[in-house]
Formats: sequence, C-alpha cells, structure tokens
Amino acid sequence: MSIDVKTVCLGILSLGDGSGYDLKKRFESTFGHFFQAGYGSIYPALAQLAETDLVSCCEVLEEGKPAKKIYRITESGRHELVKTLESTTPTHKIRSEFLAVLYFAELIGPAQLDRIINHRVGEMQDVLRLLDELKHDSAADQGPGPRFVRGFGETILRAALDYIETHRAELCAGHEGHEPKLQPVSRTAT
Amino acid sequence: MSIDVKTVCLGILSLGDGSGYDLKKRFESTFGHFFQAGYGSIYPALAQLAETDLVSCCEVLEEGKPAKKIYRITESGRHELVKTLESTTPTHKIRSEFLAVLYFAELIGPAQLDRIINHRVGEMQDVLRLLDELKHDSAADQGPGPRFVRGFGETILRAALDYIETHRAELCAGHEGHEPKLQPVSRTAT
DNA sequence: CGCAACATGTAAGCGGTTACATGATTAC
DNA sequence: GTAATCATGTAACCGCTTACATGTTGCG
Repeated sequence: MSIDVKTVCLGILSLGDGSGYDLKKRFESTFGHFFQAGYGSIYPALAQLAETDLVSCCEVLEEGKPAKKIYRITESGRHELVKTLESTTPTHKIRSEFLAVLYFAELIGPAQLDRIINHRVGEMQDVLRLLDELKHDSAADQGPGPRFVRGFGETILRAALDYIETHRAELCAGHEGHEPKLQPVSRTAT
Repeated sequence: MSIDVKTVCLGILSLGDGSGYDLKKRFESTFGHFFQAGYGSIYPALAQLAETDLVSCCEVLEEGKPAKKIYRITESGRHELVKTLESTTPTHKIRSEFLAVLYFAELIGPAQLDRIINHRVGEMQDVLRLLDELKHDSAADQGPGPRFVRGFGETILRAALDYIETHRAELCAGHEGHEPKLQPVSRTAT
C-alpha cells in the first residue's frame, strides 16, 4: 500500500468536498511543489474511489455552468485513508534532469548553461511565489500539516536558490578561454 | 529529447569505461541522491546505446571472475551526448509521499508520525554520509560539475534536516491530549 | 470572433520498477 | 555451507503522462 494519486485525492477530499477540476487546482497550489497529478490521473482515481465506496458522488447541475460531479469522502473512506497513511513508509524521490545535466556542465556551451540555470531559477521562483500566496491565504487550510509542508518547500527552495546563485560561477570556471568545439545544435531533432 | 537513464549512462561513460555492474555503483554513489536507476534500466539502456553505436562493447574474460562487458563511448556517442544535454530544458521533479503523509499529520497517531519522520531523517543522514565520503574521495571525479551537484545535495539535505528538527514538534501540536480514536492497524494488508 | 476558464473523461504509450532467472568466486 | 559480491540479463507489470475528444459560458 503506497501513497498514490488515489490516496492523495482521498486526503484532499477529507478536508472538503470537490470536483475533479477542483482537485486539480488544489493539487497545483498545495501539492505542486512535491506531488504532481494531471486530469489523466485524477479522474480515473476518483472513479475508482467511488466504485469502492470510499467517496460518494453527486452530480450538480447549475444553470449557466457545465455539469459537475462533487465528490465527498465517506466514513469508510476516512478509515481507509488513516489506515493507508499509517501503514506505509513513505518515500521521497527526486528525479532531476537538471542536476544530471549540470553534472556534465563542462560539456555544455556557457550560453546553454546559462539558459538552463536561469530557466530552473525562474521555475523555483514561481513556486516560491505560489507558496507565499498560500501562506497569506486564509482560505487554504492552515493546520500544522499544511503549514509544515509549505514551510518545508519554502526552506528547501530558498536554500537551493541561494546555493545556485552562490556557486553558479564555479560551474563556468571549467571552460573559460576555450569555446565549445562543437557546431551549434542545428535542430531539436529526434 | 529528454534526459533518461540512457543519456546518463552515456554521460557516465564519457568519464570512463565501465560495465553495467560498474555503472550501477556509480549511479548509486554519485547520482543516487537525485537520479535513480536499477539494473532493469541500465542493462537495456547499454544494449540500446551499443546498437546505435553510441558506445562500443568488448567482452573481458578474466580468470577467476565472471565474464564482463566493458562499454566505451564512441565519437558519435560524445556528439550525441552534447547535443542531448544542450537541446533539452531539464526538469526537476519531486515525488514525496513523505510530505504528502505529513500534510495529513493530524490524522496519524503520534507514534506512527514519529516512526515516519525518524525513518526519513535516517535516510537523509545516510545520503549525507555518502556525499561526505564522495567529497573526500579523490577517485571520484572532482570537476566543477560533480562538485556543484554534490554541494547542492549536501546543502539541500542539511536544510531539510534542520527544518525537520526545528519544526517537527509543531506537527504533533495538532493532536495533543486526545488519542487517535481508531483501532491500531491490524495488518499491513492489501 | 476567439480565447480563457470551467468541466469530464478515454486511451495509447512510455519509462521505470520489480521480480525472476542464472551462475561464478570469495570470505567467513 | 552459506552468505556476500561480482556479473548479466528478461519480462511482466504498473502508474503516470500525453494526447485526444467534447462541450459550455463569459469576456474583451
């Protein structure tokens, strides 16, 4: 039993009812920095949860709006959630193409290196801004869990940004004076 | 074109020849903290690289040892590597069941919470120790790239450990005084 | 008129994990 | 003898990503 999209959906629903579309937004704002999920995962997950009666579902037809399906966690859903959360030893996996590329920084032209780092820095700043909004958003759940997790993300992102700005110069030290011998990449082929 | 196991294998081979078994070890020590790969990914990757002539392969039969296949990057392999590294905008993805669980900390018994956090802290300390060994290991490549990446890992891990130790107490504040109402999990079922 | 936001889904494909299968050598 | 290390691979499975498919409302 592991923590998959289904479990997290169940968890989010334990904090309040919502539609698939809703859940996606909550995923993005609150979980985006450490757990991603798209519609292609969320909708099937909700369907499965409904099938096993861990959530109930009712269709809402408002005029002037597309039809919605609001999901609500059931009692057995709450039990299952707690059981799952407690019976697992949760993982924490990083898959960083970014660091993989930087490992081979010496092979890359300085301009490309700059582009890559700037792009990543931009992404991190975006997430940081998101987390900051979250902090000042009273609507977002402010229990100990959410606060801890948000703070964790903030701390790690700041540390990473700081590290990058402090050490990025050293990366370029590798190829100073000699231009990369390779022709510029002609096309983003294959 | 993205940075997959194949590309990283090619990259590692650009720093020196090696067998699949070797590569796995280098993956673990140097890339373990941000990019995982098992035999089930590495061997097929090497086979594919050899098929497309990005690496060459020769079998080595030493007495008193199992047969080995030593792979070596080719010229076209080096070109392909640089092209791939430069033509991508590398991602950095975190998938943290750990943070997902902590987000719902209020639902979990204090003992379980403790176990989960201690386990994760242990893992992080292990990786930190590994990185420290790497730092004092002159055999490990000490170019700017490897140094940057190792330092990055170290910095983030220290920041994370520090954050956890500073804020873990606040997590338990949620359920003080009232024991969790649920029966202890009977079995790690399903 | 077109685009963004609201809203729900399906299906193919991909990459990686896990388990399986095998076998030699070395050290305890 | 038996466990650990060295050594190579295959195949099933699984979950997630991506692309596809469709339709409404409201705003500029």
